Amino acid sequence: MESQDLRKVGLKVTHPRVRILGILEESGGKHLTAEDIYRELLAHEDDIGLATVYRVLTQFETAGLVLKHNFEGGQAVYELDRGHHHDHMVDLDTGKVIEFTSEEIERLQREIADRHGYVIEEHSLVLYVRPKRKR
Amino acid sequence: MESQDLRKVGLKVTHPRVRILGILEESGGKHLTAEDIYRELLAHEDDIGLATVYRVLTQFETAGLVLKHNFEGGQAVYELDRGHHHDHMVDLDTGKVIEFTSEEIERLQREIADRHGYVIEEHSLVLYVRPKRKR
DNA sequence: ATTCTTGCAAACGTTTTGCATTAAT
DNA sequence: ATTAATGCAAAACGTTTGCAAGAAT
Repeated sequence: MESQDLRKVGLKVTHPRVRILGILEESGGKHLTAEDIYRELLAHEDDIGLATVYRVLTQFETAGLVLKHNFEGGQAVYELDRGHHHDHMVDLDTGKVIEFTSEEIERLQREIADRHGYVIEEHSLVLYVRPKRKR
Repeated sequence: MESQDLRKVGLKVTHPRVRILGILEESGGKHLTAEDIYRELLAHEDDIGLATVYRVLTQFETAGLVLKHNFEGGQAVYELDRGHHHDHMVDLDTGKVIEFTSEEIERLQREIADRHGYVIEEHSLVLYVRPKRKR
């Protein structure tokens, strides 16, 4: 029951919030823009404004329910935070987003930050890739 | 002589282009926004429009003279491309940008992309950090 | 003389906000 | 009843564009 997730983070259980959370859950881990979600709502005759979609997504981000990414300059994309940290690879030809993790890279990052007298608060690693030529 | 750099990449040597290139060179590797450059121009009574700054920066990027980064959602920042690839660390308290390189991380990235059947075209690695507590 | 570049103002796409109304507790 | 959330339209933000005027070759 999504209502519990919302209560847990101190947000009132409203129709827009439940629906948006639901759409993110059903998206199968896809990365959605605010507009994607807005259109999905319209398609189901939910009368929810685009401004509300943005407001709710921002609240979800603050609450730690979703992650926001600014891939290529355009729109931000959102995904449910399922707790497993991962980085992203974007296929430049198809726009497909592939998730990956590398404990090795994470370790090196911490090491580098440490060497400069810092602690990592957050990081963003995105590889923009193209399919390797078959041979 | 910056004029040569411009000619070399097929751009007419105009006042705005020379000045903007000059500002980037004098910036000591700092990352500047289009507005930063625009204000710097105004301060020196150069009557160059903000639109021109954007146009010139885009041309410079296309020509491979500058690199453009989209750190946190806000404005894009530009820096001269001095040919040495590097990644960035952003001090969240001061906004200071520190450059670093790690051949080890680069190698791991290529390895991961390869494992998924891809070749890296480009990548973006940014660490958002805070000073380590003194003890 | 020709071609490219500029300045300005207006347009753009994404995201945020003010405010009166409505819904959740 | 109280407090917070919503819809809408308007504003904000960074950036891009159309076009007539000006500068570089």
